[in-house]
Amino acid sequence: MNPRGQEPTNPYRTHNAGELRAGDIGTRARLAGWVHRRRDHGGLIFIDLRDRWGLTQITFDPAKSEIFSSAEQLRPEWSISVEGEVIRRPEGNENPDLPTGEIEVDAAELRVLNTSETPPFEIDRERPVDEMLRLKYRYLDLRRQRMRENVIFRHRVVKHIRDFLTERDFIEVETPLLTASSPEGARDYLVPARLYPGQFYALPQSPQQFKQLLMVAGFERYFQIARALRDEDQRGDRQPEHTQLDLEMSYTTQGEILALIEALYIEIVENLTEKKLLAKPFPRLSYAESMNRFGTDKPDLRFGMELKDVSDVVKTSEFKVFRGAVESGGSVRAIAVGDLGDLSRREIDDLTAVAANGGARGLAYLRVTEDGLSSPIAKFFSSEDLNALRETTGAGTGDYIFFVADKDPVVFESLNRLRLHFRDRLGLADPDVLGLCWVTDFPLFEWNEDEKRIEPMHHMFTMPREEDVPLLDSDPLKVIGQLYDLVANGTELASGSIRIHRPDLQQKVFSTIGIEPDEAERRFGAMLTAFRYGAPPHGGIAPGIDRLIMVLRDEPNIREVMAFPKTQAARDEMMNAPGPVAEEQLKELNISVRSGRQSHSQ
RNA sequence: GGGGGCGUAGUUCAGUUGGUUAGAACGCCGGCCUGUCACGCCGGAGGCCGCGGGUUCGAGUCCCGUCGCUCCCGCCA
Repeated sequence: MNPRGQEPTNPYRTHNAGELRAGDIGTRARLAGWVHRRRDHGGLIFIDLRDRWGLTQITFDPAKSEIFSSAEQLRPEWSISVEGEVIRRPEGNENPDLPTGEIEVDAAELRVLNTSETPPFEIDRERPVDEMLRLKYRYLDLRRQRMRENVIFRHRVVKHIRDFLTERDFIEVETPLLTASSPEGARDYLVPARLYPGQFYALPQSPQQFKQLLMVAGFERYFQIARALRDEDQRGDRQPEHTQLDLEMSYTTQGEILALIEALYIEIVENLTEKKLLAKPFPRLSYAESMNRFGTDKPDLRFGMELKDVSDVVKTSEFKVFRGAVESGGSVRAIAVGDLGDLSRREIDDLTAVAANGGARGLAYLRVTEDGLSSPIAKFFSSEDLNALRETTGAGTGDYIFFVADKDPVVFESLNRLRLHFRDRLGLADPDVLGLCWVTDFPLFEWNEDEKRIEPMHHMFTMPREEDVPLLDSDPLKVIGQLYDLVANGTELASGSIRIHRPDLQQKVFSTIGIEPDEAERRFGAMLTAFRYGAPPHGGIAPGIDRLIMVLRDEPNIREVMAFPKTQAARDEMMNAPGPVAEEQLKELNISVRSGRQSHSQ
């Protein structure tokens, strides 16, 4: 095959629609594709022929009467093949916006390969279209520039990942789609097992156990572009199935994994995008530092407005709300915000609502004026305290200082939401910049207040920091795990850890979170047994591919970077899935359907 | 499971205080046009105003219900 196009004997095309240039003038070319646009001048017809690679203008000359009359019939999205001489466009008629804009093909032969009905939406322009219509006719939506570019870009990123890792001695191994129910917290998608009435396979939430077993198996460096499936409700960045780069290494360290992934991401950004990196190497923040400075473990580093702890200043004040929060073990923290002008009562209420979404019961504020600090709460503070507040928060004249007083998690979440609100409202973050950073040293466990028990923060195979192992017995919530997240502009892009490789330590972690030995044996027997056969130290990471593409392409929604996504209600409107199946099939599977909604096909 | 937004021509939208014949742009169809590239000009067709009920002399508009799409919370390591 000719790398520039097709074999010379290909009946449809000799070239693609994006490659002809001035250097091809005088040669004969055959192109195939869709009628993108038609400009019929009566005595002269222009067709923009479109394929995956681009657009080429075809001209039809009325002197060639029989082909001209067929050209008059052409309509958008007809599939055609055209042969003719590549000619230079007349002086002054070049199109500088088109790579092929210096030339055109003077049609000598026209074959209509297939006609087309009028599409339900216009393929040739980028105006918004109702998403259900796009999903129902996804094959037409994918013809449009935005989706075509996203799908092709995604391929290039994945290809880069495969090359990068292959060069470094990684091998790609496929792991099963039909497997056992996972230890992860999400609801499984289940598949009935015909040969075992009443039993089910589960679709994997991640290949976690398999990749660790591949380390026990001695492959040392594994990766997979893997599908992960979770039966949970959708979000703008969550789909029932998503793709992750699943990666695992033996005899490795956290530092080595971070360096590897950092190098990969820098290459992807610098080679495949126009984005600028905020910092290189990526900043590294501990979980505690990230929470203290930004109120979140997914910080957007592209702008400041960091949280300031003013607990020490206000704990002796007359303001009971502040003093009480500190006295009961919480804190009072603040952010300073400029460029807001004079906020109306209504605007303050709106900001209070933003903070309330994070759990705050109120939002106090001070305004820095020429004469000092003005606020409904200023009277509770001495002038020294007011000065200290202004200095601690770094607020300048005209700035507002917003305070949240509560338990730390509420303070953090509320101020984080306010900070992101101001980011969007004031345009503080440069959309062309990628603020990639690592967040490390997460607690191994967290307290689940609803279920009154300890849960793993990441997953239950994470290695504690060596010096913290004794704390597993005495104070497990203090244990720091060898855990790390890659974050970009406030979005988590990857999450990984060094794993436990010794059965005794794994068993101890299981019992810390309340999994008794017999349950552990039943659910993770293969892993625990495998670890008894000289399992090597190992660790890995799982970057999400969809979210990466979203961030790199500035897409607001995960569906825009997937060829065939589902709706928010987890339906495939094109294939009409899920749907009922034949009674025969159910019978074979020993399944009887009690009730429930019938398919609502339309 | 809960909350917000949306649903009007093929598409994207407008539609006043509830008022008699529901509009625009693009697309589509027909005609004219030999250098356009979002071609241009002229003409035309096209509407279960998501669906069901209610209020009213009268409903695209108000009320109730319902369905669908979407965003968020819960949920999701």
